Amino acid sequence: MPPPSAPTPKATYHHGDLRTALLEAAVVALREGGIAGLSLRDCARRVGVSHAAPYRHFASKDLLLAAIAGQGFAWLAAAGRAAMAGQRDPQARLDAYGQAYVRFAVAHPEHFRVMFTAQIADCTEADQEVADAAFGLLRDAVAAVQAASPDAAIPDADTAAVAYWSRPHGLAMLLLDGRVPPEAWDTPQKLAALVHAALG
Amino acid sequence: MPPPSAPTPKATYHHGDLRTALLEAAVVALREGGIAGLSLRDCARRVGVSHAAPYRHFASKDLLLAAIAGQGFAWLAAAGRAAMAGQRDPQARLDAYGQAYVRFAVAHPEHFRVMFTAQIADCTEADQEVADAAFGLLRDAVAAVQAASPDAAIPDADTAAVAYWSRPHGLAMLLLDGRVPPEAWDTPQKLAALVHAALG
DNA sequence: GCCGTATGTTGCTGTTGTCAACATCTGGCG
DNA sequence: CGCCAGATGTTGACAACAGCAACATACGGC
Repeated sequence: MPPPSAPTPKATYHHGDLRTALLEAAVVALREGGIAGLSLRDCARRVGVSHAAPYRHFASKDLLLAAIAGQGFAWLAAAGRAAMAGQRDPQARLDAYGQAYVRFAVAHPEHFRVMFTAQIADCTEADQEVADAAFGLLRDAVAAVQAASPDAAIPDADTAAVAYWSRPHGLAMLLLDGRVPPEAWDTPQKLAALVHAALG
Repeated sequence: MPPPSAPTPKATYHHGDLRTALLEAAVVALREGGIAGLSLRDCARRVGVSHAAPYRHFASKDLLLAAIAGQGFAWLAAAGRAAMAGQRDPQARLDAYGQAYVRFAVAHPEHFRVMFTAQIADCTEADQEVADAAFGLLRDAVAAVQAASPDAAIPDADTAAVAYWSRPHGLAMLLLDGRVPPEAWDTPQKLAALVHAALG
């Protein structure tokens, strides 16, 4: 019988849901040591499992990161949809997406950083799809605004979408990289004002 | 004396300018394998030097990256200053900075990625200073615009600076991460139009 | 009750970051 | 000119890591 004093008593040989547990452990590890400090063996140790067990669920370290990225994109799209659901005006919907975008980044910094650091080539097709879905959501919102107010200043819908996306994305990156003093966004109000200013 | 980057087949025991050579080799390695693929030993091998030689110039791998980041911030500030020098109108100066910002990121993707990925805590004070200088340049340009047109909509100068900074920064990140199809920015004209749209 | 398969373990190889001890060169000082 | 101190480069070592292979165990269908 295994030593009964372990934090996870290791009652069973099989873990039960190792994949999920590894993803959660990886996020904690990312929070503590950043992407460079992440190691599969450390994740395995945190979960109380041998150093090669993760390979039954992730073919490589990069694919673990890709899975985290995919999860993040799914959450981001869900957050964006939820935020837009409360708005009717196209412009208001777009701004709601931008606010949700930055709020997501601040709430899940590890996910966000992995989402935009992992090399896309290494991603699964499924992960690629959820990422594209999150962007498609924004492109549609931008297109709706363009349709509502025919400025004709920006003809290309994709260009307009990228241009708008740049704003919350850049702000989120600057916040996460510590380029903005924390006291400038330590309350939801301050953060919302900052996002509002960035969205323009 | 041959220039340091000449193919010296290890004529001398000492390299001559190993520090510079290592920085250059690291940038090439970053281009080929990304930050995750960078290794000090590989840099040493590229330069034709033993695996521990880099430690005479960089106390750790992170400090090598910090040095690259510092170099990048210095270049970025120089590019921004040069771009603004040709403009008199405050708004035009600010837009010139934004254009230069994205052009720098596209021209030096490895530097740019390191600049905004390396943990700031690991940076030398000198590197930190050049980074702050690049941001200060932008804050001054934003303040000049605010002073010229008293909209009073955005009272805080720092908030306005961060808000404006978000735009070129986000666009640069999206371009470098491959989130925008390359054919959308494969000519200077297309790129300038994209930046113009993002700056708003 | 039995067996195929999914899951977890142990052990190995090659690479890396980092340190310590040693070797070599360069510049200044007599 | 000769010599020594410090700067620079080398060799060897250690621990941690990614990833692979062979083996062990448990679950689920028959």
